Amino acid sequence: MEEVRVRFPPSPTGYLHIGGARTALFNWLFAKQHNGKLILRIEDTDEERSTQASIDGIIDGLQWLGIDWDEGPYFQTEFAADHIAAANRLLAAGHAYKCFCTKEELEKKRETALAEKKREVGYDGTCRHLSAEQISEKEAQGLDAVIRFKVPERPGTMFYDDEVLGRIERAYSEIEDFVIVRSNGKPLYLLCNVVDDIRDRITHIIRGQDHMTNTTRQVLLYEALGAKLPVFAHMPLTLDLQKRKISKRSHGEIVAVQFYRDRGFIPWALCNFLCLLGWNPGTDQEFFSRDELIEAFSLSRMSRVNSVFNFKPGDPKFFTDPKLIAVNEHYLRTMDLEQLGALVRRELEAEHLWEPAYETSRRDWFLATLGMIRDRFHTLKDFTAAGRAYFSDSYDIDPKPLAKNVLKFPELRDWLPLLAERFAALTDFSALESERVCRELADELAVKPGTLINGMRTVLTGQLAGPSMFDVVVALGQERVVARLRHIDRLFAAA
RNA sequence: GUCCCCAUCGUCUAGCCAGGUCCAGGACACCGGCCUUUCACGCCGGCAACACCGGUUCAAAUCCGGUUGGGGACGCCA
Repeated sequence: MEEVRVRFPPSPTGYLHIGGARTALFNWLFAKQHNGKLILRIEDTDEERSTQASIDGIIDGLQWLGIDWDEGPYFQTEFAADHIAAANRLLAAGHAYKCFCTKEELEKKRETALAEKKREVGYDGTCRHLSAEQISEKEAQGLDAVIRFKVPERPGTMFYDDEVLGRIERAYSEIEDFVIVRSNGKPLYLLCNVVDDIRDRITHIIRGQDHMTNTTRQVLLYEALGAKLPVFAHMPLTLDLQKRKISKRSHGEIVAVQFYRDRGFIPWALCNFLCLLGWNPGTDQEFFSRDELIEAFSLSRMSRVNSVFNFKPGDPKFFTDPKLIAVNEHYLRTMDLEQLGALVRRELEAEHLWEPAYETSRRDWFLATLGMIRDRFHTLKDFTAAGRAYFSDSYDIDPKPLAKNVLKFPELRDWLPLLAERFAALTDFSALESERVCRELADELAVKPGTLINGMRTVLTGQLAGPSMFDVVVALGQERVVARLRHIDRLFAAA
């Protein structure tokens, strides 16, 4: 059986965005499932807009997501000779012709058509029937020419069978003669893309529905070049809440893959979320391991309906799609602790809070602590923010619980140091013992244990809420707990 | 405007191709409850949709037609 070969061909004119990442993901899944190959091809023929920063961003983004490729990255500009050769072949075979109409002339025609008939028009075919004589005459005048593809003059419609949409038909008469080579001799996307796909022996082209009109034209190109047609699969698009196509340009960082890395998302959580946008397994399963997803994936279960990426700029709760946050939370609290540990390590390192002992003598403590605090977290960033007090003595006290749990009870200024001494005296610093001592003291002072406990939590962790207090106390360790409870004057002094 | 694609809860979607088991199922979000010295997690429950009109049929979310609505494309961009 023929080897499955798919490709991801981004144009390096901006960072990798989630729509592109989803396209890459689907191609990757398809390749993996069929033991095929994924080819990464950078389509950099737009010299004015292509940048090295974009190339790096795209590659970084794919690597972070865990989407690996088998060949490439190839750069389209390196194959310029192939593209030109193909154009010349089409010209020689009568499948294309030189067109001397200038941009200005065409622009003018478009404007007039729009004004008079209130409609857009395609190319009118002015140069399509130029005689050899006329052509050499114009060339002798030194006129610039583009090369246009000569759409076959046939009645009826052309068609291709789309793996997700079914048969797509379009009347030949609706397809205008499109440009394949610029007047400066540089071939255009429509041609380059096909030539590269033929050379790379691409068997399946999985891309967005926004390419559908390109596909109809490219199918004609395959035919003219005498190449076998690959299978096409057009995926639904991802839109914003206003139903506009999402783009880096109009939506900013929120659609950039980079944003999710910087905000502490787990790469696979993003993949898992993205694959559910426009595809579903036909069961209620929503969380997939890498291997499960590779096995479950299929083009036939791809949706034909565009999906909305649900976020509301300015709303902290909806800073990105809440479902994406939920998926991330799911992985955060269910994933293997060692794997989580590796991700958290990077966060700690970035904040200079990482200690090598977390990998050796304190490894068990480290993983157990992560297991204890992760239930309340949303992203990896929380480990160094809300969870900072577990890894550092330098942490902020949230003003809200400070007022509510500490400052509201001035007596705590004496009580907590008192508790510190009781803790210091313990030889068995366990959850059970520390709780006993704490309740004992509350009893003696005739206050509710909650007053002591909540004050303690705020002082020890800086947070309003957290895991069971006496588990926290054990995780923090006797020394830290005692020290933090002893020195609370500064909290009251500041207030 | 022309061509192409699409139409189920606020969002992601199942069901549609092979009509009845669907007064439409799951998830997120939201609301309520349980649990809890806190807050989460977890568990239980609730709110909430077949765009509209017509046709076919004993029977339509499902098939057909139309309307409306949405999206995409219409570059010497990719």
